[in-house]
Amino acid sequence: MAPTPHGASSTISDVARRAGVSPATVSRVLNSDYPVSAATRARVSEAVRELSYVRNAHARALRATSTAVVGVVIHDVSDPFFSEIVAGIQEVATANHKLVVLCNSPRDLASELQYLDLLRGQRVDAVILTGGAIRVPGHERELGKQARALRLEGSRLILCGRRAPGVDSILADNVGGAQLLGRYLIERGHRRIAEVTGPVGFSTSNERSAGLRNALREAGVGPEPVAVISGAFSRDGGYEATRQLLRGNIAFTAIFAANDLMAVGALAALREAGRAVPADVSLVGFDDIPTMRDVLPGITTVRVPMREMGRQAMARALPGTARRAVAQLLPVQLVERMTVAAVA
Amino acid sequence: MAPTPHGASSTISDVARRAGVSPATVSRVLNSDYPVSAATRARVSEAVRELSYVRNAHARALRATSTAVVGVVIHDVSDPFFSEIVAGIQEVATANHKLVVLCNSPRDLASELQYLDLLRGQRVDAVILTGGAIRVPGHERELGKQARALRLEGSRLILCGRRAPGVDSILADNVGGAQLLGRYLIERGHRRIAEVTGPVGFSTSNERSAGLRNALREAGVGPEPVAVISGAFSRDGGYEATRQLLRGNIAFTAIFAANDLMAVGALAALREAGRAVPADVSLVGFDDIPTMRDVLPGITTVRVPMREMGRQAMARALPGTARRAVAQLLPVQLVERMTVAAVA
DNA sequence: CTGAAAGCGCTAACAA
DNA sequence: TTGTTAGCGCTTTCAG
Repeated sequence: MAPTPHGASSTISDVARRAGVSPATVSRVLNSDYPVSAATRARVSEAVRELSYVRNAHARALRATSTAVVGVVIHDVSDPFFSEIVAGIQEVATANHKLVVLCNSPRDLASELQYLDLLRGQRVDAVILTGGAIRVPGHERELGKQARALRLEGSRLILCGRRAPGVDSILADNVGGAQLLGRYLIERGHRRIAEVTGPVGFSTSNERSAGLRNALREAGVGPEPVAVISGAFSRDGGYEATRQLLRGNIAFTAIFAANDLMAVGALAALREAGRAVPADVSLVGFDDIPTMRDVLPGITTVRVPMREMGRQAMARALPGTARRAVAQLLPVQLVERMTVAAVA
Repeated sequence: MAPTPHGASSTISDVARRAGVSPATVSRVLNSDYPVSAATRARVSEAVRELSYVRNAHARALRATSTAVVGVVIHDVSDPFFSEIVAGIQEVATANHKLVVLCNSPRDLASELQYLDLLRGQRVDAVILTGGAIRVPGHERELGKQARALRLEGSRLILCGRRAPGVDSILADNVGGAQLLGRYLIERGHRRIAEVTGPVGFSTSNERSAGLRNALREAGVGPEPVAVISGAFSRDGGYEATRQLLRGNIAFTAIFAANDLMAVGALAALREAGRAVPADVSLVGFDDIPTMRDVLPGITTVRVPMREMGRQAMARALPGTARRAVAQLLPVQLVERMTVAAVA
């Protein structure tokens, strides 16, 4: 009954002994790509079953060039933005018989680098870094260095949602999308727009802010929003930021939130404060996460193709897709719902 | 500049050569728990940095007993129920310097077993299987067997959200919670309750159905709901099931949905059909996923401590917590919101 | 078609 | 304090 005597897994030699063949032969039937007599094959398979044997992936990895696993670093598992990206990654990973190792690095450069080393130690076939990052010149250089090191090791680095010079990346058009949203508000008469932005210095925050400012500038409304409050990229972050905004006594007719989660938080804060949306205040979000179908009133936003970003990132992680580093920018799309009204 | 000559990672010998010491010495400074002169240590560290060297985790795993990684199998990354559990797992995994490998098995027994083998091959310290499963006697026996095999290998199997004889598990009180919800409806005069349940034969569906039936029976309302429609455990599954229910021309005053996602779908379907909630139809969900704070009208539900389940599951995966298999049942709690009205 | 043997990168005895 | 050596479990020449 017991597969092995004392707390150890059974090995290829155990199987060989039981089947009365050599370890090499067992390896050959396991890899099936080599002529082995049907009888031997059967006896080996039988022994494998009896011992409930599974090959030691580490021993294999030590000889093989590929481990068939890719590492994915995300900022937050329970943020739908990342869930969607991961779903896209998994989709094509599974189709290509790759295992996905997920790591959580809470928007923190140091731990991200640490995970990168860790994954490098696992000899993963590729590392995908998702989401934005604090923009620190030294960090981007470091990423470039890591990308080169991985390349030398036969692996690769892919960025999904951020860029760095010389590194492969899949991006959403954050600037363009924010600009679309800005114009949309301005066309409806909004001039006093407040911005509820994400963490300071974070690339995603920066890009979306820049898009809004572009729209403001091109319409001659002035270069800046009437107020800028930053918060965490979460429902609670948006809620808190909006409460702070409301305490500020600055007049505004619209809120531009850095993402949908924050917009949902803003909505809750506005409701609590007795400000009707969109009658009193207009509101826009960003990303179009799946739950947006079900919050009321439906929040006008910009759709980021999260799942597709994941798919494409994973596609780049596949061996066939070598070539040099390219930044691929995916288009976004305005999703008009019910949280923007025209001002008189 | 190039760390290694030709597409291979640098090894401990490369570092040793560069630092002018033996591989053993390098290993010793890397593991830091052994007396090495400061000068040597410095030279080695320098060489490590220059070569951007990282230890090969597979070579280590081949000697060591622990790999410091745990495997987690979930059904759907973008389902908040699983995201929350994973968040809990990650929380205590990170605190204990464990890496988490996430696998997606789409509610399919065979692929789950396949992942189990795969993870076993990775010599993970533990495997956590999350969510329910189709109840097939053979499968539970198979799980018991796998649990024993893992134990023999010094690893372990933990179930989170389901049970199997002889296997460690963390459970939410699905039956009790559903019974609470059933009573709540009945106390408010509901007699004609329709059930929008999950996949047929799935343990989670079964348990929640059983709880509802308990409530029905104890109140003498009859053993069965007036209608039972099953669908996928998703927003769209709930939506479709509810549309089907509405086509059925069966009178009902309340819908009991198997989880929140399905309840949200039901809400959308009811709205489309012009049925007001709760004026025309009452509705309850299950789980209290985070997004429930933000859907309107707020859906009455039962809170399942998902994150805590993840934490406890991961705690069991830690070495200290050996002992024999125990099924731990976590309490749930009614969350009263606005989707249940009294019937005349 | 099958077996023997070497070696992947690392660590842990054992020597020095 | 440091070096030498053996071996973890597997695959892959090279012989037979």
